Amino acid sequence: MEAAKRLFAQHGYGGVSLDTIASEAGVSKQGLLYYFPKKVVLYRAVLQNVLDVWLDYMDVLGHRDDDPETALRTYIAGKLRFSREHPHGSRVFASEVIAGAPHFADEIERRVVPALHADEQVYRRWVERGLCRPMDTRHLMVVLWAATQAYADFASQICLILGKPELEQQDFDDAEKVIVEMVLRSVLRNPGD
Amino acid sequence: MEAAKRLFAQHGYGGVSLDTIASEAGVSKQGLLYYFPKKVVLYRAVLQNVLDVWLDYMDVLGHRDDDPETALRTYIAGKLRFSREHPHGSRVFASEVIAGAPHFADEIERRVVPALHADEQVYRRWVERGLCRPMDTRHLMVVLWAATQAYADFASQICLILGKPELEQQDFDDAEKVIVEMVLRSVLRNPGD
DNA sequence: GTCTATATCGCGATAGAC
DNA sequence: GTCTATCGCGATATAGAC
Repeated sequence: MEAAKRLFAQHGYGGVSLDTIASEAGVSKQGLLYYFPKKVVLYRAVLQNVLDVWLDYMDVLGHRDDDPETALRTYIAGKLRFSREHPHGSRVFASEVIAGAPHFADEIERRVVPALHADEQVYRRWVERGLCRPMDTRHLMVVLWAATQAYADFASQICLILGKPELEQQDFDDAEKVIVEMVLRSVLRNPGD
Repeated sequence: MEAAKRLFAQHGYGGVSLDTIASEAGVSKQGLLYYFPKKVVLYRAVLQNVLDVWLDYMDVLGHRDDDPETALRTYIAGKLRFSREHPHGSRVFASEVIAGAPHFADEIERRVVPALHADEQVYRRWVERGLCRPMDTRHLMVVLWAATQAYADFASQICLILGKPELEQQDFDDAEKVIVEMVLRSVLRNPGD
């Protein structure tokens, strides 16, 4: 599964063979096909696994009664930590979405959309309580999610921009600082620092 | 070229055959191979074309003496317009970057990185003149670019979130409003509205 | 430049022994 | 469950007539 995740991320669904995945995982192609009878079954299993982990990192905003600043800081940190710790998973998922979600739209509808709607609800309650400015929460979530995910999906380009071979913890810390600052300044009624 | 762009975006480099591209373009596979002797040559030609158009939309920030607010508004609007008008191009490019830029790192280094560095310079001058807060410009540009590009690359997921079959102009206008607000509130010393 | 024909290979998937 | 063997197909790429 981990081998498949990495290879799908690197070469895309159609760009990698079962032979390559199997040998990378230390099994035979037939052994692989015994557990995953079709290539697409393996692919969906990888995506399910990614989604499981992703949602674990995400549901921070919805399940706390923190004040907006703390909740948003935690949320952004969690999303960036996912990008840092599961870059391949993020990339497989991103590739699938870029392709138009041909093999996973049903699960996105079933699991991702409700999670984001729950986050929107939390934000709306903050607005009602006068803690946050009224904003288009759907697009706010899109921006938040795009900004944090970029550090996994587009790492190769960010590396070229930063002039280094790979992203380090410091880069994620810097990114977190910028994103947190942008979000807090735009949503809080009385930005702190 | 347009057919190849759309198909590479939809299925990835390894997920589409020359036969499919050729028939979609109304030529024979051999006719295609006459002009692009290798598949990877066609692919790179597509990426070059995307990059040409992309840079046209991007160099707005660097080539004007506008005040920061006007320049940033124009820049964000331009990036979103690219996402709106060239979604397939954006997706091909994103796929290549997600894969680690195996076929295009040299051109990104040569053309994209300098463009972004120029934008950084513009921002630094604004800071020196006291017009903007000091920020990590590299990450600011990453966030800006990720947020705007998401409306092309991840359109399928955003559609699921918004509950509609495809993005309309109104959605891009809403996104622009949110992104502009976020950016201006965080970089300007005296945000207007 | 465009066509027919074809070489050569690797792909996903299956069959059946053990 | 794992192995060897193999099917059938479609892929990139080339050769050569016209």
